[in-house]
Amino acid sequence: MRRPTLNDVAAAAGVSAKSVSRVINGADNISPELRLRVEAAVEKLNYVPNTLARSLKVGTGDTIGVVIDSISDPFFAAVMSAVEGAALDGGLSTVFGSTGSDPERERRQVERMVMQQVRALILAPVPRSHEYLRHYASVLPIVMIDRAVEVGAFDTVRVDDRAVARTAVEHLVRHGHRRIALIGDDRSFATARDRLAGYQDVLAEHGGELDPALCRPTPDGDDEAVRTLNGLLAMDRPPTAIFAINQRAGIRTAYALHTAEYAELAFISFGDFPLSQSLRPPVTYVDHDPRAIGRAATQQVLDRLRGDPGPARDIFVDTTLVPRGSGEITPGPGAPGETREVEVVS
Amino acid sequence: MRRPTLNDVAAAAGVSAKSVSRVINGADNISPELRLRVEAAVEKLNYVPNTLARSLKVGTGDTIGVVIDSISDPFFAAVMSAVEGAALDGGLSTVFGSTGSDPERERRQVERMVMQQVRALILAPVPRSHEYLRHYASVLPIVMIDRAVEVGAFDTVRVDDRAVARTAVEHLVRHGHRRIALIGDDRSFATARDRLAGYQDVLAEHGGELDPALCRPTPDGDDEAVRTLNGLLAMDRPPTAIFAINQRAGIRTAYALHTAEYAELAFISFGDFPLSQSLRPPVTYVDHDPRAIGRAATQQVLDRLRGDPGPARDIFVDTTLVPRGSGEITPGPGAPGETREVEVVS
DNA sequence: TTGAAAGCGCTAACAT
DNA sequence: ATGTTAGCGCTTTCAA
Repeated sequence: MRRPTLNDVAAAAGVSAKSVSRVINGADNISPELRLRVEAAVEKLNYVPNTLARSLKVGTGDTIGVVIDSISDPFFAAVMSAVEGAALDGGLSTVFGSTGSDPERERRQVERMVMQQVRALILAPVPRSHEYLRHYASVLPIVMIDRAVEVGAFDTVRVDDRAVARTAVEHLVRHGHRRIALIGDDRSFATARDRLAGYQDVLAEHGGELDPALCRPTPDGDDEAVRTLNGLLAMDRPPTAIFAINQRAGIRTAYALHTAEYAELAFISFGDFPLSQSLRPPVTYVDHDPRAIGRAATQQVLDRLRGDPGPARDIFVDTTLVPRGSGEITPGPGAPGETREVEVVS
Repeated sequence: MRRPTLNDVAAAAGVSAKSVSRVINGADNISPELRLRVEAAVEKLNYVPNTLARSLKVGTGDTIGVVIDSISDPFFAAVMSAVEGAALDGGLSTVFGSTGSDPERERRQVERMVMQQVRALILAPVPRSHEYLRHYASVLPIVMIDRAVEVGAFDTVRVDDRAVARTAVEHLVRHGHRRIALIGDDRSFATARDRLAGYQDVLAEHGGELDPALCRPTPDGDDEAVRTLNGLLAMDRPPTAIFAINQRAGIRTAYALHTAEYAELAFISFGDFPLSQSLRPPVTYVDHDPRAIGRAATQQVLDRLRGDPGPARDIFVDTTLVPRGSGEITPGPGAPGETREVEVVS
């Protein structure tokens, strides 16, 4: 029941421990005869090397840690998947921990990983002060993803939220919209603030309407999404288009639009989601590309581990707007609020 | 740049290493005066304990490993999320590795985790022989999830696939269907075979039609899903209902049904998916409940770690059928294959 | 209540 | 080409 150790193997093969170590690590200067004896003993005892002991001796582990909101969020799941793949190529394994957006839990997860001697940390920071990370930053590379906190202090991989929001809103303006609702407003997230800023930029430049009542937070569930939509439509002058600035807001807004059969509102989502293409009309989106973020973050980690010094980098990954129908609806002649046949766009 | 060790703290505080160890692990017999001195030194040096060294000495780590197909599969993401939460409650952290359904990669991931001294393993086995796991099973608990291989040799947590498929197909039969297509056929997965068997059971019992041409594999993408659907509808006597026996098949079939505007076919999916509720009609499903599987598997792991001996357990988690519209469509008077207006179900 | 010594499984440095 | 010695950071005896 006790796992055999390298010494057990050495004893069984009648050689020194170091020789076994050499065989296992594929050193070159080994007589074939000895190698065979050792391999036989390994086989016989079912020996499995102990990475912990190895890391302790060598002074460095072979894992990188990733701390995210939740692994069941498709965005972060895709990030993780990309990190795992890229890290594996670099010979590293991946551990993750989720924060549930709780700053205290984030701290505990980070500390746990440092205790586990991760070589580096990729972190989607919960928005609030990250003073405590400074300590750790002196001892291992830390790369922030998705949300920007203390850019300049930490490497950061993200989209240019303001620019992407501009792209989306300009698209709507170009299709004739001037009253555009924004769903997902949350001033406590820098990401959300930047997107809001991009939205306001465009409206200011093109004579759109900067009505604060058009900006709503992310609905807390499907029912609340419907209430939010109804609230917008009950306004004196309802919006003719909706811009959802995060994936959750996008999914719920899509639900509300279809439940209420108000799909004639133009709609763009920041972040694609499953089946967005099967809705009628299919949803126009600007996407994050979580895999690109994961890959870029891992690449940055590997660079740092290879000794790249240099100041903190602020890395932007590309995004694109994918027109699929919902974002190309023009303000109809019928006042918003009237129910009409849902248009089928192939 | 080098991380401070327990000895550094001891030197800084002018006490023995063991005293520092005691403070850190919250031993009870410590003079407050000493405790304060140590805590001050810890603070000053930014000391973080080294879990690796601790594990090496204690002889046992504090992580459990989970090996799954892919973390970007929503099903496994939800499993992981549940495992992580449940493990954290038990004081354990979680590492994962993905196989991409490659048996060789599964082996490597498992071996890597054993090398990392995980306390236990949760594994969604790639279907093929798992002889090699026997070695490991003698040294750490292994719990299989979702797919059953060598039940009786390993603890297994899964749904009763055959029973669940029966439930779904009986639901369709009760609504008048006798020609029911099955999408997701794959004889190399025991899970898929069992679901197929449940489907055949019901058809045999209720005079349904056992036409092999009605059983199709999981489409490889959206386009192929459309081709599959067209193939079914082009049959002499097309089916009046579709049963998709896995989530991927469900998503793609939903896409095909909506793209082709053949939503008048009854449709039940084994496994819910995002936005299934926003489609018209909303999708009836029988669900897996990945979180229940994750929780049950972790519970079983914790039991084994607490020393529960006993023979391998075969644990079934519940499922339910959720009628939402698509599964309650009756065989229409219009022959399938004719295009009609898509019915809007609120 | 505190400390000293020994050793977990492994490998780097130095022999031979 | 192979073995010996020492020690990674920690905790477990066993003493004081």
